[in-house]
Amino acid sequence: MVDTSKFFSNIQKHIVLNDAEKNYLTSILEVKEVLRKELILKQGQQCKKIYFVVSGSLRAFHINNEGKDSTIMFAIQDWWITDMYCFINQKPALVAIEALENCQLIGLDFSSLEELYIKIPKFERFFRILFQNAYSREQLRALDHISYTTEERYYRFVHKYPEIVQKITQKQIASYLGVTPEFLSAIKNK
Amino acid sequence: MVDTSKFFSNIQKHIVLNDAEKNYLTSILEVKEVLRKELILKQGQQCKKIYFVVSGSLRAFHINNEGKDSTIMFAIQDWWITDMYCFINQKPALVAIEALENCQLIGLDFSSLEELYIKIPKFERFFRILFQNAYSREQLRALDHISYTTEERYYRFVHKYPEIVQKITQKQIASYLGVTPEFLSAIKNK
DNA sequence: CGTCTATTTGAATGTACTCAAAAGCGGTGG
DNA sequence: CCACCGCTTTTGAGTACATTCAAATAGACG
Repeated sequence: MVDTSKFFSNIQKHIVLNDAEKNYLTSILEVKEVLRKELILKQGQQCKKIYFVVSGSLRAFHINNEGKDSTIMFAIQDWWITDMYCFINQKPALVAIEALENCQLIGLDFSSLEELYIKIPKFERFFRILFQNAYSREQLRALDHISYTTEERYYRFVHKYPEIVQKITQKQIASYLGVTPEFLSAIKNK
Repeated sequence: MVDTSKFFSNIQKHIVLNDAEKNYLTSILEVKEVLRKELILKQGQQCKKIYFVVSGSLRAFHINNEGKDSTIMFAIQDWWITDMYCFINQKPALVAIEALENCQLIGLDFSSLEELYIKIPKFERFFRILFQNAYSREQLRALDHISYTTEERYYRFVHKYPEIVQKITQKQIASYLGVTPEFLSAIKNK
C-alpha cells in the first residue's frame, strides 16, 4: 500500500486542508508503483502528469541526437517531478523519467490539476510556492553552470544534495554536471 | 510618466481584475525609472522587489571571485525580473541587475506581495502561472546547457530570443552562454 | 573628433572529450 | 557459494574544444 500521509503533509507545509478537501484530492490522485529501471515517461510521449515521490528515487534525462545522455534533475522522497515544459504546454516530452529504485508515486493529471485550481483555489498558492522554489533552484543551477568549474560544481552538488548522491552512480552525476564519466573520475582522483 | 496599462494587461493575460482590485494594486506598486547602466540591485544587497519591465531592457549577472561575469537572464518589455533565490529567502543577492537602456519599471515589494496574496488570492494564480513558466524555461536552459555544443546554443539563443539579441552585445551573449567573447567571435566567423 | 569599449585575430596553454582497454563491483544463476 | 556477466569506474594516449593574453581593428558615444 502507498501511504498518502507524506503527500498530504508535503502539501500542508504551505496550505491547510479540511477533510472535504482531502477527500476531493484523494479522489483525483493516482497512486503508482514502479520498479527500478522502469520509465514513467518516455521521450516524445505526451507528459500528462506531475508526480510526487512517496518513496524511491527517479531521474529525468534527455538523449540528444548524438546519443548523449544528459540528466535534467533527480527526485527523491518528498520531491515533485515532471517534464515541466511538456506538462504545461501538453507537447511531446523532451525528457524521459526513469525510476532509479522501486518507487511509490502519486500522480496528478494535467486536467484534474486544472480543475483542482478552480475547485479549491488555495492549491494555486501551494503550486505557486512549489514552482517559485523550483524556479529559484534552476536559476541557481544556471549560475553554478556558467560561473564555476566542473570540479567546483561537483563538490557543490555533493555538498548540496548528499541524500541524492547516496542513491546514484558517478556516471549519473557526470551526466547531471554535463561532463563525461571519465573526466569526472579524473577530477576525483587528483 | 510610466504607463501602467501594459502592466495590467500582462496580469490580465491570466486573471481578471475589477476596479477595486486594480486600485489596490496601484496603491502598492512602485514606479521606477532608471537610466542606462544603472544598477537596480547590487550583489550582496537585500533583494526586496520583483520588477515588471514596462520599457527598456535589463541584465542579471553574477561576478564570481575570479572576476568572471556570468549573465543569469535578460529581461525586456513585458518580462518580470528578480533574483528569485534572494527574493523569496530574503538573503543577500547573488546577482546584480543592471539597466541596458533607460527603463521604466514597476516594482512589487516582497512584503506587499505577500499581503496581496492574502487580500486578493487570485494573484496566487497569476504568479503560479508566471513561476511555472519561468521554471519551465530554466529547465529547458539547463537541458540546452548540458546537451548542446556552444555553437548550437548560440544559434538556438539567437533564434529563440531575437528581440533580446537586438539589444545586447556579443560579449553579453557570451557571458549568457558561459564562454569567452573571443571564443564566441571565433564560432561566428567560421 | 577623440576616447572608451567591443570585436577580431592569433599563438600558446589548459580543460575536457574520444576511444580503447583494464580493473572493480554487484547481481544472478548454476 | 562461487563463477560469470554486465555495467561502472579507472587509466592513458591522442585530439578537439575553449581559455588566456596581447595586439590590432572597428564601432559607439559624448
